[in-house]
Amino acid sequence: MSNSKPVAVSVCPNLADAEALVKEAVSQRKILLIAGNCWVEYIGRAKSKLEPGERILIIKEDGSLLVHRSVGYEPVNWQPPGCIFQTRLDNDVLEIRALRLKPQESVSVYFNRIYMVSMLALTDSGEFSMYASEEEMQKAILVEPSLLEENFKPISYEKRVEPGFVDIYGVDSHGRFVVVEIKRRTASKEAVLQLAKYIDAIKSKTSRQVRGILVAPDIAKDAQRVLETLKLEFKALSPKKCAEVLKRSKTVKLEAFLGEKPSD
Amino acid sequence: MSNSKPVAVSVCPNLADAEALVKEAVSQRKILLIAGNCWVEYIGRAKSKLEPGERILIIKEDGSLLVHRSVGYEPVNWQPPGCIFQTRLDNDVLEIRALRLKPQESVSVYFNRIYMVSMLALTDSGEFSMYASEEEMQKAILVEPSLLEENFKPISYEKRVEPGFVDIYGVDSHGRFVVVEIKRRTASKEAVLQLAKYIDAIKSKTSRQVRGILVAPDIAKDAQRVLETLKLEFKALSPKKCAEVLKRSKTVKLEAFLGEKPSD
DNA sequence: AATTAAATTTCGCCT
DNA sequence: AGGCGAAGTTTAATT
Repeated sequence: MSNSKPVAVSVCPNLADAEALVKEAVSQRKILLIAGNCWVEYIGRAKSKLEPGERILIIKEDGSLLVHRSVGYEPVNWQPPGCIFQTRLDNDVLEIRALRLKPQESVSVYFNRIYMVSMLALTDSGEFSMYASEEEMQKAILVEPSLLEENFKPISYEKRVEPGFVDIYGVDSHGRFVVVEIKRRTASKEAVLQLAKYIDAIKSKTSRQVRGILVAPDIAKDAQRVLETLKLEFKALSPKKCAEVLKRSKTVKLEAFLGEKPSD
Repeated sequence: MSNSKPVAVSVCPNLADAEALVKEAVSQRKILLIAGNCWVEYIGRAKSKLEPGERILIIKEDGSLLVHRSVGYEPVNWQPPGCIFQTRLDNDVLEIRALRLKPQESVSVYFNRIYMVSMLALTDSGEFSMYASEEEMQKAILVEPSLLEENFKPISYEKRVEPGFVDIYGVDSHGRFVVVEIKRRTASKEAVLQLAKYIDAIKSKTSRQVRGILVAPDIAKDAQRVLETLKLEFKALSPKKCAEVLKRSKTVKLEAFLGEKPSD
């Protein structure tokens, strides 16, 4: 158990030592892992009781709590971030209680045997990014232009215009130019204004009519107002729908997905 | 690290030892906890990437996987039960991959430093029960009879009749008897038949009209058909709504909620 | 098996 | 701060 490492482990501590570790972890905002025999009571928006068994308790530095059984993706009991923790050692039972004030609810975990306590000081600034997104939606519309509207014909994508790059550029069934701006999330006012800029830039270079279509799973109310004022259009389209279209068109093979076989 | 205890802990193992432990845990259906520096990629219904940082990886005996950051109630990456696991040690990086076939998706966790590996054989047969339930719903209707319908007047509860106990018994605004059967979950055919039995028993003892109302958050389609055939009624009411009513009526004090103050 | 509905949903964005 | 909608939602129940 070295000090330079961000982990301290106690195997089978007695309950008094375990309680001290819990208090230390909570006060020092460290992550706590406990494996042991416990029962759990929850009272709040609903009520629940979990009869004794061996489980894993996790308390995170933001004051969230998780009780995990040996099976199941979801915690059997939990408490979101921001809890207040109390501990009590009474009659050979260690109670760890997580209180939340809004809404008023509490989870109490009662341990009578503890197999392991770990205290972890983890450093994590890594960025998390989801991306099944604009790029995939763009590809989907290029593969299947009717996702936008019937008889839409793409001309180019990522086309350079004055303020930046237009996601998709094409013509509609009446020969009008169409500028498409894609968002993977609910479109905001900013998205509408971004599209408007592209439209303005292109209108200044042609006498033909130019339509602007904002593509997103949804559009915010205020964005809708701006959109109407600027005579732009909105087309609802979800990343999931796009993914389905791409999947159909690609017919990804299982072998390609599985890749080269690792050692196990 | 005793054999009689259901836990084996390795502090700062090298990656090769860690890989061996992962394989052992997966093949022996034990729970695995790993704390270390890792990055994560997810490809499936969507895609995501998590840049390097120190996190906790949990693999359960049912083949589910969780990656938890130091904050947040939810896992940053996960995989539901039933995954196939692969490991590969390559260039001082240990890859742990969880594959799911339906839908086709995978999570790969790449470790370059591992602070702790725990292998746990947890025994857990304790029952979990949620209950904000029939009893509370009954109390709520007694406290606030308009939850059932306007001008309903309860006469008694848990009244003994031939086949068992009627949840609530009362009269409506027209002086008709009302028999109430409460279920905290979607009402099934069986619940309807149960109510019908009570109605029959009571009708045999009175010449007055008797209504039967089934109270539940929802009713199954087939139950609905039986209900209509038997000229009984359904009133949608959720345990949560009842809990809110009870909360309002009780005006639970903060002190009572907090209870006696534990040591911390 | 597929569809639908609920969840101690949580989370994020909008009003 | 409250409300509405989405989620790699998951999970359970029903068709």
